[in-house]
Amino acid sequence: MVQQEARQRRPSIHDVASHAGVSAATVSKVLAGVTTVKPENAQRVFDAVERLGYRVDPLASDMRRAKRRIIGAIMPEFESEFFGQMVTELEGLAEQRGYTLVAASSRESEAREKEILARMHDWRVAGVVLAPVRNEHGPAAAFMKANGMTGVLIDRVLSDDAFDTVSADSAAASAEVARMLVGKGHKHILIIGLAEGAATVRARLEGFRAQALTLDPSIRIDVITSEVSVEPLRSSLRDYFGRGERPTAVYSLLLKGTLVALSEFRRRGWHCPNDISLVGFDDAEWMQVTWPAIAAVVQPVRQIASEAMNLLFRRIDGAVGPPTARLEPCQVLMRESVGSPGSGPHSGGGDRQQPPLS
Amino acid sequence: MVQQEARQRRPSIHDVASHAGVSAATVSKVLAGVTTVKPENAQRVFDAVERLGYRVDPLASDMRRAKRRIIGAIMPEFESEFFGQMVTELEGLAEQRGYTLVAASSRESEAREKEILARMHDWRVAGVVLAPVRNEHGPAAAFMKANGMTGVLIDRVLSDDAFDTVSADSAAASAEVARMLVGKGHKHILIIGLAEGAATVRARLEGFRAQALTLDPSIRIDVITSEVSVEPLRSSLRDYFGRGERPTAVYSLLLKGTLVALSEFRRRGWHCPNDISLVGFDDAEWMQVTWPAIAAVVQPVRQIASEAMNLLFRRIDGAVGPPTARLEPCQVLMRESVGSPGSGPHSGGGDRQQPPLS
DNA sequence: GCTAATCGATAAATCGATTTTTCGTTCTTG
DNA sequence: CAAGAACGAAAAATCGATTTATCGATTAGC
Repeated sequence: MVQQEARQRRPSIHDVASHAGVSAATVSKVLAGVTTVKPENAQRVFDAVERLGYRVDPLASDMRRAKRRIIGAIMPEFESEFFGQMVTELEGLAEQRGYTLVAASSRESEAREKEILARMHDWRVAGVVLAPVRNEHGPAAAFMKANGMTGVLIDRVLSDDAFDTVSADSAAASAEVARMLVGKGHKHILIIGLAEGAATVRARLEGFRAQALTLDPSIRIDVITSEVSVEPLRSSLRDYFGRGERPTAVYSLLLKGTLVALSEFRRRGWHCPNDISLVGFDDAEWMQVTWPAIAAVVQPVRQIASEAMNLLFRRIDGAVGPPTARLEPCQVLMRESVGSPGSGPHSGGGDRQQPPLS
Repeated sequence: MVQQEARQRRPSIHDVASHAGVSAATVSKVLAGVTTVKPENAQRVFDAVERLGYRVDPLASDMRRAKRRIIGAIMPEFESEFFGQMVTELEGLAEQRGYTLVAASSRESEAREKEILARMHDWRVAGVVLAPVRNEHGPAAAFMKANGMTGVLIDRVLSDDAFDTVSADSAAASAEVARMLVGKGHKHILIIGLAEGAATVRARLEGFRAQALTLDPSIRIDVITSEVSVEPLRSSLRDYFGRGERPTAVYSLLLKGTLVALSEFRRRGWHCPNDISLVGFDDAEWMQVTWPAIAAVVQPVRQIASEAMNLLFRRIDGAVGPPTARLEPCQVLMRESVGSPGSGPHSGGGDRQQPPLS
């Protein structure tokens, strides 16, 4: 490609047309791969494109079509590995198909979620991948429905009557966690989570409970959830331990819960797995390098992203039929943070503000 | 806003015009806030907008202006907290000004970085926030220069002759780390890093070295860097320890290096800070809940994002003058992973594949 | 009272592509 | 050899806004 001298204005399709001695319509057809153009003219168009360094303006190109080659992605946050990877994957998949991905963070707010969606509707995006803040019944999905937008719901979602959904099979993963913990001999387990994703959280909870009670009906399962943010969860957990409750294992249904649990263990000077075992939903890179390594449920990010995009483009291409609800299998990584109860001394006792360093 | 019945086609400015009994030009002027419109007509326009639920199509609106209200953001990755927060901040700041942010991940590849940039140029973005994979001298910045694009370079960058730059003051932060480590009595310190960000890494290195040698000229500073990816770093580190080298502290110049160091410590059964101290550049949420908590340099993400956007919009609005090079101050969080050398037994010894669990 | 300046609004051009319509050739075919 | 089909390409309409040029109706000024 030869550097164009005038860097002020980029060459338009008309510049190419006049250089090639044909009309703009012909240029458009050649670039679109239409075969009813004389080979000689096609060659002259290619030459002119090369000489001018011409590239199609996607904005102008999208003007005339109803469905623009833009995909919107709305995630609750970008700061976690899970959603970070998700956006990376989605972006790559959109690009492969010649689409541009516009990603936005709802910052865990349903109000913002709806605003972003309205803005994406303004852009007349071809489709939306929405990871809702709460669940599939929020105002964002309703907005999409009311405006006839096409989209796919992922992550904190189980199934919907209007949109395809793709999420991790958290129930199955939780059942596997239950098998492992019960197998290790745990008889008093605490589950912590946020009620945000209603159906999803319930799936994880029930998946665990059903399996655990099947294996050992005498098992005791306590549950601490918080409706809104993570801070109430922290204080509830503190109260719970403060009351003298001593489960031998904790299963956190979300990453931030795992962090809260770890920090509460720290506060009390408890070590995993001697004093208490810990498993968290959602893996992170650091979990395998800390001491102890933290056991975690790994969500199949790539599969979720790829399946979501497949379904989305099928709908964009006009596929009809009832919405599907996909569940992608997770992997459970058992690491050192899980042991058998009673294998080490339970350091019970009071609240040490400053944990010992050795 | 009243729900429109026909959800097929959204109302255009002409629909509003005919409903209000005026021309499309008048509608455009009213919505742009031009005052030379009879109040009565303006009111009728507002009424029609309300009744039809009309919203401006940003694509069509941008067609006629040279600078479109789109900002491009290119990050090396989305998976880390740092870049995740960065994108969130940039998105919010762009939105505040009525711009749409299109973010893309270069996935640590300079080739991809340039491709993305070319695509953003196709979109005729008003400006670009580029966090280069290597440094300010890469092909991406050259492309921006050659095509007269306006942009700001951030993060792995010190200063440039064409673009404003904003980054963390890593030299000052590294000097502070040096003060703290030397203050604790460390006399043999290992620094690990990637040479990717040439100037930035050198700044961190020299910032540390200069300060450390000033405080204690007899101090020994070893440096292990890898040119390309993180895996060679891991093996170099393994070799280094395998040769019997026993620094009392490690300073990692990047997050992934901190993870590599931790995993090597694990492999050898060394604990922080008894066996070795550790400080890392770049903080992460988990670092304060693990045991021990990991000392880290916190980068001022919000300040970098906000300053970058300020500079960018100043240029978009036509500001001229030589490019500026901003350095935003970091915060150093000393945590339990740093202690004094010799305060605990150095567990020296060989390579234990399986670290002891208690 | 007639021309000139002012005001408000409309018609038309524009942005850069795509798509439909029209048109001029060449090739068939009766 | 003339009428019609087939082909290739140009002209024109379109997408939905913004901006410039134009125009008619008041108002001002002399």
